[in-house]
Amino acid sequence: MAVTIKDIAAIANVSRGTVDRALNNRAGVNPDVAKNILKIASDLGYRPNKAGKALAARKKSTVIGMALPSINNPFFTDVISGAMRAGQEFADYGIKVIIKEYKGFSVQRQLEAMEALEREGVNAVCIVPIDDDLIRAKIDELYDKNIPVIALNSDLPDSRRVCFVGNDYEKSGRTAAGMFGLITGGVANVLIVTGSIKMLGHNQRIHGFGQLIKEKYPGITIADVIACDDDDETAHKNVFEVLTKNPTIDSMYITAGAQTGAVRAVRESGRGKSFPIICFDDTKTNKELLKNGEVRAIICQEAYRQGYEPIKILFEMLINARKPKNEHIYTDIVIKIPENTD
Amino acid sequence: MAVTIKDIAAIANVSRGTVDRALNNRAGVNPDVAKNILKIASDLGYRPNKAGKALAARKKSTVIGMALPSINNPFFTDVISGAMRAGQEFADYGIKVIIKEYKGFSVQRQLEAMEALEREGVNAVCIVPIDDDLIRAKIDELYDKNIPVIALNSDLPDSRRVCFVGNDYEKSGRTAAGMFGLITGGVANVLIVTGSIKMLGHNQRIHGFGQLIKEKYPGITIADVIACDDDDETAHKNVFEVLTKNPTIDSMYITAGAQTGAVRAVRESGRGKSFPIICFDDTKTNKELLKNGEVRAIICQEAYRQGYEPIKILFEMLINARKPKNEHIYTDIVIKIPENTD
DNA sequence: TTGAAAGCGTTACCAC
DNA sequence: GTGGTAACGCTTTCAA
Repeated sequence: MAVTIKDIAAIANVSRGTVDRALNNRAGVNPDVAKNILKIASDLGYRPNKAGKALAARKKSTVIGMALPSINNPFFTDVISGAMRAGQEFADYGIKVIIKEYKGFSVQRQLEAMEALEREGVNAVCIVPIDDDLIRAKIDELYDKNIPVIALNSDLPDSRRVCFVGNDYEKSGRTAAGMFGLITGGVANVLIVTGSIKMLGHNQRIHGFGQLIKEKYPGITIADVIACDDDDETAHKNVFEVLTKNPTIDSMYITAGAQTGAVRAVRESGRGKSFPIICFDDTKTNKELLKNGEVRAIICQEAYRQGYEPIKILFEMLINARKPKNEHIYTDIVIKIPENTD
Repeated sequence: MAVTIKDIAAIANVSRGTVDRALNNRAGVNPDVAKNILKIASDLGYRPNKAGKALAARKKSTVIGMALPSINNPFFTDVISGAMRAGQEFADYGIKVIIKEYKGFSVQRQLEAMEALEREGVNAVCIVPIDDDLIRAKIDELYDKNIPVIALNSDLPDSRRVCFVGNDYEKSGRTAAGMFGLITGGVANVLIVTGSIKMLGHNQRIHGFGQLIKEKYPGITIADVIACDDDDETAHKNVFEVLTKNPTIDSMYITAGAQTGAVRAVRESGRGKSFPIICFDDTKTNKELLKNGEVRAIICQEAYRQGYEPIKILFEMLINARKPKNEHIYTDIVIKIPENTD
């Protein structure tokens, strides 16, 4: 039978209340008594019971807020599913999840969303942090107010966020290059289409890709890198132009959104099906492009888990007072081809 | 605030004990009273609180037994990790997991393992069922004794197992073929190495592979199918023989164990690195073959989750009385190439 | 600084 | 067939 607070109280000759206070570093315990209790607890290998904690925690409500730039961004559909699922699973243990959606990657809107959550009295926050000092400052401010923040999908290392849940973009770029090598037999002249050269994640995907072909597939050359701001029209226009100008381009690597526009440009430029394309994230439209053969493979990043895991971690922190073991929780890099896609 | 048993008791003008009996279909409740209670509960949208249930369940211990043919079979390493992890996570909610390991796919040994678990008084069982009527009968017998059984990794449809957690082998065969098509450019003469033609999963992997190349890659032909009983020596010998006899074979598809032996035969037959090989499961040795370039891709089946998920499902059944929504819980078909492998 | 007791939601046991 | 009560492990409040 596992050790309980009662057992410790009996051995230490104090009440359960005192043991609770000592174990949770609450104020108002004689230091000597506290030390003794802590020693007994550790000797006996005491592990607090989650069900008991959860039941007691139910009296006060604990709220986790998640702010997402998910409006008009299909990537976040699965993130939201994951977060909502976690919310349901942990509802009985006293936690509630609220999701605040906003549009686009704007520091201002992200700050507003965080402040709105704060006003609603959340006990913890999850965000997709923009690399900006105002965001950093806000995270640190919440930290001081005892509101832990988790970064998902994109990290913000020099802040006091508890941890990061998401992909290693460098590695996903390498994986894309690995697939490229396999598909092209190691010989290609590739056009890289990226979102913005200001986005760290996009750049890492390009860098990882470049590194790997240098090491392993020297026969693959990069014809050009063009940005398209995740906008389909821009992508279509720019890609079409470059493809027309440069007939030696025989394949494409898309690191960000606007896949539909870029792919349409390939089609209209007269390139046939023997024009390998690899892109990221298994959104609905990307899966369609994969299914109809216009895209050869998609590299995905477990979006669902990026919603589920942060909630689970915060639940453990808030209810069970357990910090995550690792500061980086990397989601898997998942390769999708038509045959393993629904 | 959520609805509790107490609320229902107050409205129905009965005691909490009676509500509990009615909600859990226990004996000794006036049918009319029970009907009324059930109606109130459903009207109010009552959902039992897991933490409360768990705490109450702690008084009696609930044990889940898992029997695995894991001795000398590296595939099950991750399955065991998953099951043990789930065991830790749910320990506080009153469940305990015991794993019984045995060696090889033998009906006799599997029956013995199940009976041993039964003797230890388990409340539920997870197995990798062999397709045999004795096993079927045992599962049904346990069902009658109110001991639910979950099939993992391999299904046994005509039995009373609660559900199946594992891969769709047909689909993983198709996925292997899809990768084969991408890697070979759709032209190859492939040697298929399988474990046993009596193993349903192995055959499905062959069948799915065959179907897909027929539909999508008619330029791929199957040179031969040889069995090797998951034994490295046998695989080495047979593969070497066939490769020597048939110089047109230019690639290999391994559906089962004994990858090391088969790959060694390829090496010794003088085929170089331009001899694509695809196999299954990310065991330690397979990952090494992948890393050193002898295998191009591995198709995996989330072994960890095949251990974790059955325990989670049984926990929900035993503690929270919630059946799984689906009879088939398919784990993802995961493609590993060197770049997305640790 | 500490103890005693009530309470979180559910279940089990003992009376009636 | 039903009610009352104690119990699971933990937290919190009130009183001392």
